[in-house]
Amino acid sequence: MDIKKQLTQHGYKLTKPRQLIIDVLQDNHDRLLSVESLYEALDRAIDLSTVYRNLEVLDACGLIYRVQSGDKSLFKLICQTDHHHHLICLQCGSTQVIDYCPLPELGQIARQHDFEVAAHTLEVFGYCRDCRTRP
Amino acid sequence: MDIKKQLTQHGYKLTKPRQLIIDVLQDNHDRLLSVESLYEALDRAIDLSTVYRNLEVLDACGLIYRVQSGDKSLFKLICQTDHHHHLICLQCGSTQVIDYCPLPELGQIARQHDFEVAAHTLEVFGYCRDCRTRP
DNA sequence: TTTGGTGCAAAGCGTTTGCACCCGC
DNA sequence: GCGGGTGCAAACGCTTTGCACCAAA
Repeated sequence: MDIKKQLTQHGYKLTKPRQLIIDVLQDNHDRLLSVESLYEALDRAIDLSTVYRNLEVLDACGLIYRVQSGDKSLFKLICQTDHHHHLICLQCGSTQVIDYCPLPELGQIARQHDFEVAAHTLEVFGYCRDCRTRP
Repeated sequence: MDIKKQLTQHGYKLTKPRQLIIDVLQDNHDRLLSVESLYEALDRAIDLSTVYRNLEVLDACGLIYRVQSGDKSLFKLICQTDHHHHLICLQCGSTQVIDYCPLPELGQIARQHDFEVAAHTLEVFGYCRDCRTRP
């Protein structure tokens, strides 16, 4: 994986705690995690402040994707660098990338409103098949 | 306005502080406010905890629309009860309702992924004409 | 008169920071 | 060895809560 390359290019080192955090994130690359769940997955062996600082670092390297769900912030590693949206399961937190993006329509609407689009968010929440069929 | 009716139907009273909060929200019905800016608009004459509690009450009555922008939570009174999305100015916080909703496309995509859509968010951030033309 | 509402102060909670020590590179 | 990284503890900011008093209905 070129995560290490990304880090060193930004002047960051690859320490043991950092590697562990990345491991957990890679194991859950298709799932959104909260800080809490990441911390637990690390068996609380790494200080919470270190977890937060590393999320900042990964974010600074453009490796993290963040979503706000209700009042908590969720994140995952970015697999593809291009812009995309997700189907997010409210039960298990699993995510599926979708190739749909409303930007063309939004551009047209924004033009009608004389509005310059800088960014947009689109998140779809619901229930994946596994969670729906599970008893 | 039937806000009072909505409140009483839910078993809430219309007190002076509550009325003042609603006044400010109505004056800014086309603009997203933060808790802080609402508090300031009230000249800090009402306790912050009261502001928070009233936002809860208004939310419980379905009168409030909330958005997460970065790390802060913004809100405004709901004018129309039907589902809709906004163009949100990053400079002045003004909002414009758009009549576009990606739900049809999302439904189709979700079906392909065997995913049951429960909710979705779409927010468009950018700059309104006034903020772009202002020096 | 009853019951929800308020201000005040304190607590809660997730997140950030200061600091001394540690360890990749 | 240098400069970033870590754990620990304390601070922080936003939000919530307990409580005695107040006021809408």
